[in-house]
Amino acid sequence: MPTGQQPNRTYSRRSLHGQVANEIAQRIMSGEFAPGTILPNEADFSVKLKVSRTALREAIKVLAAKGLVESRPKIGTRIRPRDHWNMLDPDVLAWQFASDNVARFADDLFEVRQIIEPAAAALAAERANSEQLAAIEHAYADMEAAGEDLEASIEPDLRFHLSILAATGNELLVPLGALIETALASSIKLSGSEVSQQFYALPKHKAVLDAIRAGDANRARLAMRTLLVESVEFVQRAIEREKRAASGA
Amino acid sequence: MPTGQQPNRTYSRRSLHGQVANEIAQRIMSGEFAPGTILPNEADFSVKLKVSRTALREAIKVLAAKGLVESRPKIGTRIRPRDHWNMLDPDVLAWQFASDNVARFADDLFEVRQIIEPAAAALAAERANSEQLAAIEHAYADMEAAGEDLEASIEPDLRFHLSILAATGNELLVPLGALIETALASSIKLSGSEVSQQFYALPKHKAVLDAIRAGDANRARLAMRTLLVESVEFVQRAIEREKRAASGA
DNA sequence: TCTCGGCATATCGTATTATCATTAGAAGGG
DNA sequence: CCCTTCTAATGATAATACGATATGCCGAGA
Repeated sequence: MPTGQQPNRTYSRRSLHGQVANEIAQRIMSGEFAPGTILPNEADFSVKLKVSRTALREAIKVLAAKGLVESRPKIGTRIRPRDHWNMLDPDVLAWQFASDNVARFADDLFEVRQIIEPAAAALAAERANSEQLAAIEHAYADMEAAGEDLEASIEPDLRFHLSILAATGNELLVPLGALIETALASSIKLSGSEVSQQFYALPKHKAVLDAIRAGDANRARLAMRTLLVESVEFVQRAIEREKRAASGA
Repeated sequence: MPTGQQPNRTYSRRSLHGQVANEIAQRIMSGEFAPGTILPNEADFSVKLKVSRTALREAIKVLAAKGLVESRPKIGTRIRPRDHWNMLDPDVLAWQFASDNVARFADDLFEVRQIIEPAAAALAAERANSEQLAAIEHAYADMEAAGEDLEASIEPDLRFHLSILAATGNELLVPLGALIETALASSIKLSGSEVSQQFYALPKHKAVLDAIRAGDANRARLAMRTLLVESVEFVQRAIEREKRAASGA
């Protein structure tokens, strides 16, 4: 099990209650605490975790805020069913990725990406102001500059997609995209450093950029769609390779 | 201003820390605590709010989990910039709606809806199993049964859209539906009980249902698109009416 | 005998208070 | 100018009291 460096949490992972929340969340994701079950009462659980009761409580408040658990007097703290979890919360998503069935989740993720990003590219083509356009162009330039260095390509590539989301001016698309991209980053990191270059197909990115620059919404939509088809296929291959390696070993 | 009963929180609104979290969140949304500012230290603030320091701390943990604030020793608790907020969190969304610029936010929301739901309808047409299809049909039947009673129509209408999301089998699309739900509920509440019937245009819903039942992805996509266009226009009119009434008074 | 309804109680989370540890900005001295 | 020390804030623990409510006991009625 990868002793995760998880991506940017919203709460400090330094703090004790953050660590505890993390610990419990991972146990929930792993299935040790399944939905419907009730975790040990605060007194017992806190001594088991070797933290104060207060720290445990604060951790539970964090989990409750993300929809993972629900506390009621006399009942205890119950794990809520999966469909009540805030799957769109970056932390919940990260926990999900840290454990178990990455592949299944990755499919869902790419599907959402296929829905969101082409539409976002179209909106960006219609609305991007000069500043936002410059951000996209800058990201693309950095991708070009990174060249063969794949490790260095990841960051500007991500930034390319995020700045397109940002250029839509839609405050809900931005975090949605951010979610997708960070998840993507996790899965790339997960699938190892051996990354095929075609993933960073520059020409396809350029096509998107050009369409947005030209203000051609439809062309931007189509260009983004083809770009994604390619990258989806790539990551799926990577994940499958990963899976095979894991089962083969 | 409506002294909100907000929709289903993920944390208990009965608990004291929940109330405090709510209170602080609303003050943040209202601009009383702007991003970047630091709220009073725990000792002072807790006496000001007439709760214990512990209760305040737990409330802050909830807000921190949603990305609204960030606490650091010696610094205090700072309101994070808007783009760090978990806008996709149902509570954050509800708070947003409860205050200030509803109109602007509503636009963003419906835009996302326009992107997501037609695609979801298409996926549902391809994948819905009999059970999921039955859920959609049942929701539609309830809409028909509600007839003229607008209040009674709201719930099945929502359920109609949510069950379509669910039928995609995509675990990320489902929570997006929850977002839409809270948004819709808020905006309906906002626009008052005087609701035009055309909003619940049954034939348009039926068209979506039929397409999904027939497994025709493209027709489902288009039917959902036209359905949304209408409802978006309706709510926008309602909001504008609201705005005009507010400024006129 | 079995079922139902009320009532006591043990068991949870909830909330307060007090106290100490830790951190990091700020001030002051070398 | 750098380094140390001070200090004000959150972080964390512990002890205690409270309130609510599932649970189960017990008795009345069928």
